[in-house]
Amino acid sequence: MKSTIPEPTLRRLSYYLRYLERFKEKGLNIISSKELSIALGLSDAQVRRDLFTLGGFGKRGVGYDVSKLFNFLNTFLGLDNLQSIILVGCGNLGKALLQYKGFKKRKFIITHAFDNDKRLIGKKIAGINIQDSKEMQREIRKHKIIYGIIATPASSAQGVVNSMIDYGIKAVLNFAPIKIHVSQGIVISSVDLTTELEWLSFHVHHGT
Amino acid sequence: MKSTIPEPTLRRLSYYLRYLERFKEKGLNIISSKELSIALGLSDAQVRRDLFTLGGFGKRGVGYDVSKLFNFLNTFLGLDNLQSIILVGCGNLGKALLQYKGFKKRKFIITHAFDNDKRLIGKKIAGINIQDSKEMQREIRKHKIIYGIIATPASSAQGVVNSMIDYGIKAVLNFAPIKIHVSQGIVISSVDLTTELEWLSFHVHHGT
DNA sequence: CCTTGTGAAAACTTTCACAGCT
DNA sequence: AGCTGTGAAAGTTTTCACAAGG
Repeated sequence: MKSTIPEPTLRRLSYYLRYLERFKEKGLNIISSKELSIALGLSDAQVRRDLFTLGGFGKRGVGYDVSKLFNFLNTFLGLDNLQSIILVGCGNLGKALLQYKGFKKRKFIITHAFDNDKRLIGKKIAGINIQDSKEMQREIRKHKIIYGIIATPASSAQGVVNSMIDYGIKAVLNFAPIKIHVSQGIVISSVDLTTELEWLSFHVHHGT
Repeated sequence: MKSTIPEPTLRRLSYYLRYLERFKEKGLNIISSKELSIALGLSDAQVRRDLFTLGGFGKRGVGYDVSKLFNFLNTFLGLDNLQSIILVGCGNLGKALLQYKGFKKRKFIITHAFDNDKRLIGKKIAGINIQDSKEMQREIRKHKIIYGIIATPASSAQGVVNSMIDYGIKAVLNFAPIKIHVSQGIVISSVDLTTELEWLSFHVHHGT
């Protein structure tokens, strides 16, 4: 594992993993680059290149071993153990994320939720108690949590992220519609719903 | 408007728009590629290239006219008029999307919501009545809606998208964790939360 | 002197095409 | 015969670097 993996390849890895899991459930042991490419909507050449870059797991004339590849990707992505997440901002989106079942299925679990709205503190959503943001530092340190989700308004997002990072968070998933600046060594990924709609709008108005 | 805009540039346009709006609110009339680049976390060369590709809106020695550029991008992205959206799947995520205020602020509005769960049909979320999915065809045609959001489980997503498109939807925002296949002329964008977490996981485990 | 416009270089990603195993 | 591995070509995006204009 040394030659650097291209970012686009990395982004596809989760999808490979998901489809490999499905193929496994269906009882398939071997899969070809062609079959994978059809499922994922890629070219077969790209699938081969991606898997080749990861180390080359196939057998010529045969294909890829589904379980072997699945296990490799799972470990490679760091998904062998359950990973805890804190969530800050328990408005509509935050609440939905707390209730979202998809995370647990993939070995991520939101264990703590914070807000600074007195009306929300103390409420329980999906079994998780909403705590005062002031408790954040204690909880992050105590449980050595490194993942944080930001579902606050844009105006407070950067400040909350700065605090999180001070307390030990290493990776942030941001839902606030703003560019968050973080220092070296911290990873951040942003999901911006209106940006997606605007991109669709462009294509609709300019004919794909 | 003919030379094809690179996809990555297109993706950045929403962010330019958002920051231009903020600069406008602050009363700034002129902005340099440098200032924009800092706000968006890009290089100044990239900002200049992006804006140059769009047509070149700057004045040498001066910068870019904030209002002019904002208006251009707004129109270019097709955001001059309010655009209606239907939402299918009113589970946790769907409900949160119905309540999400961010859409309206950016000229998108969810006007109809559908589900096929009897327990949800007839309920009202954020002023929108959840209708039986059977009504989808009628509503899409009647109101000539072209945007659809999918917040159903993965297993039914492709089927729902197929129906939507049959009825007239041209652009789909997909939240189901599955690759949706659509025909030429239909635009689709997917938001996949666990994929984002897995990408973070990789970086955490491999040191940025 | 400041900042954009822009051709050209550099960097990166995808695709081609076929050699090489099974 | 079938399918991966892989160097090389093609295609795409970013960055450089400086000319041009206010």
